[in-house]
Amino acid sequence: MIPNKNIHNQQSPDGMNYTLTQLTTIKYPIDTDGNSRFVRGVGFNEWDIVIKEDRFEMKKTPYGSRELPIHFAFSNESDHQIVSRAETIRFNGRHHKLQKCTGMNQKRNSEVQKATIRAKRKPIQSPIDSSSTPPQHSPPMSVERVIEMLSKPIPFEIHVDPLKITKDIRDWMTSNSCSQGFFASNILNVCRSRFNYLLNYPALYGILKSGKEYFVKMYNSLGMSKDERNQIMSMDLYGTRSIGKVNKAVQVSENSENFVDIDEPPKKISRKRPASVRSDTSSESSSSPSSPTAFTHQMITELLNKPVDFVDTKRVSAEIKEWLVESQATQEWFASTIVGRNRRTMGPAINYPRDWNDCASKGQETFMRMHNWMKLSEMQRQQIMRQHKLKNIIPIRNNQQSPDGMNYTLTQLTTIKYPIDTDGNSRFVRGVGFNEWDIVIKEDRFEMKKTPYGSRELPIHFAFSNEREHQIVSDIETIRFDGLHHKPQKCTGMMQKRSLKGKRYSRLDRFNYLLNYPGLYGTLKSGKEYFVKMYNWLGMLKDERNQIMAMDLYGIRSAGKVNKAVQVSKDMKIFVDIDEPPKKISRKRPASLRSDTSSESSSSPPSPPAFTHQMVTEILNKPVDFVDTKRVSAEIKEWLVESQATQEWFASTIVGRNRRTMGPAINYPRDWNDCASKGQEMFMRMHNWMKLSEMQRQEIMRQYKLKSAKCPKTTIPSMKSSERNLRNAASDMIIYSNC
DNA sequence: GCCCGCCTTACGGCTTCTAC
DNA sequence: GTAGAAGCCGTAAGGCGGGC
Repeated sequence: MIPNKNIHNQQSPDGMNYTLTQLTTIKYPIDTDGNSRFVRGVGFNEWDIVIKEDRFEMKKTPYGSRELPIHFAFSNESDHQIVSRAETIRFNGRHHKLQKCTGMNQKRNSEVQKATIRAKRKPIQSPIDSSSTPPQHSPPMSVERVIEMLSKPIPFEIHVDPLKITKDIRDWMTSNSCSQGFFASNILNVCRSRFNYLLNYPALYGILKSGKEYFVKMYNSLGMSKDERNQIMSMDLYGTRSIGKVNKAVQVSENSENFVDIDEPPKKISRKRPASVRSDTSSESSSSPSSPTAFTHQMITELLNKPVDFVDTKRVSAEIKEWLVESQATQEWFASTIVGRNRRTMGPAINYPRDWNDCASKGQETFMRMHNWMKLSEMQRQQIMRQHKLKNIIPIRNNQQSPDGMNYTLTQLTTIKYPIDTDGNSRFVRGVGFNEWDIVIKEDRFEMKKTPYGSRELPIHFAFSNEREHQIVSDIETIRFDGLHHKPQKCTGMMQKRSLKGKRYSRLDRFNYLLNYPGLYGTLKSGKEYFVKMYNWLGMLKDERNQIMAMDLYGIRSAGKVNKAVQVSKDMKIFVDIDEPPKKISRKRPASLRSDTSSESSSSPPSPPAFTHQMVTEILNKPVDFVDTKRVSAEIKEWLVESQATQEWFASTIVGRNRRTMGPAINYPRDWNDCASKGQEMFMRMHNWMKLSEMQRQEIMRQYKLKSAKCPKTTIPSMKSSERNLRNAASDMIIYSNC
């Protein structure tokens, strides 16, 4: 146990100037000579010299960390005291008094909170035997002490830069593999979403009403030493972690170099997706062609504010909503940029439109602008959106010939320059769209003679009468790459290992993800490049593929492997990877039915549907007054395992929610009364589902194309015929697809 | 009535882990 | 090797409630 008696409250009453004695509240083993304070002669203007890549090794921080050398700035005690009172720091160009604390001597600014915590909790026992603790480590701290440190008010002289704080917190979380969720719940005592909101909107700091305390905690945490942070990370400050977790979590490594949460190891955050648009102020893609028609700000203003006598508010609202979906413009952008209103104002306006004559002048103004916006042509709207830097502009409706954005032009297809293309033939015929994907000969894909990818396996003039025609047409031709119209081209593990970038898991699993969800193509942010590579791959000659297969494109194969791999047969007819020969795909488990929409086994006797769609809907939506959410969650989880129905199928088809929504709901069920209406709706459907007999569930599953032959507990003899097809899910009949 | 801060919910893209 | 589950963070949008 940490002896409370060792915790001294020696703060200065004003909480602003942290005296030397105040700094001794934490007794460092090494500070036995009265120097357990640190010097704060470092201002925020020294921020730039911080070694950001290893900020916890830094010796100078703007947060007054004790990582500073003990006598960095002062030759003696009096010097420090004198200077520390008078010194100011520059912080972002402004002059401030320097931050003189490390978070150790904060005022007890929340006696209520502390009293509550004090009543609930006792100082946590350090797992680290003090006798074995290396002398450079901080002594154990109590929960009270830590909360006190974190909650210490920021001196008013300090100009708080919330952007800098959030940036440094993000950096720290990344470099220390600490997840947002962990930091939010364990350090700030706030839910992740709120923390995420604060991180995303640091600029709101000045107007926050209840969020400042979290910035204070972030600020103070940044001023702590590495040892202190490590200790804090291992503690259960707010009683939100189970005892077992705490006991395990505090098994920090002896050297305390890195925090380790054994139960919930914060994972390294690696992002392929670009940061939020909010923080990405770069201009639009340079590849986007500039339109000849440019709108000046004045022109746009005049267009949008053109007076109207009457607007059919319901119609224009419906049009706007539809347009927002199709254009993928956000309500946020549209409301603020076009309508000139807050999103929270425009949202209800278009969702619950009033009649024009019932609108006040401001309401009419809102609808007038929306009306005028919809009067513009789509091209004009796109142009204005481009000028206003709206990203992700998706051409709407039949704009597949559009040269920008989502459509893959001929030139884009040649972005991968293979070394074998030395004869200028690095392009291939592209007069064939992906909607012809289905004609690929899947069983012998590497021997196929006809492909829709413009492969040179095709007669060279497959699509064009001559080369010149090809070149001319290819310059303007675009391809349709509609993920909804193609099926994934399966291939052996060779391609996924060598053609895609990333770590091992990433390569395999990401590729697997793409193969499983080709329909997501249209919404992919970073996955399109892989489809492009797959497309290009399929368009290559067999020889080219063989050569490429023998190469180490991304430097991920050992030299030995490369050398072996290039031992291809002389005629290059068949690529042979000595280490990893392509194997015939043989499945023990049936393939997913996502790409297999064939009807269920013919051995199953055709039977008239016992449940109509309406019946199923009514059964599942039968109102209930109360659901024991924990019990039904447990039942559902058990049933999912036994029936081998996938969460994906069950969530989308029966529950009417995304799997990622249903998953946490059944894993961490809230009490019925704590659920919002939508949450209750989810549990209501699960409850109603479990009220059905197993026979009824199986029948519904059959009708909704989920083939499960593993009948939980009570096996139904007539269903054994479909055992081969268990887990095969089809999504062609989704009960809630339009919900 | 309008506006907007705060918060929650839902879901998407992606990665990682695990069972088979 | 494959498919599915789980978890991560980011983002959009709705609900609520208070201020003007």
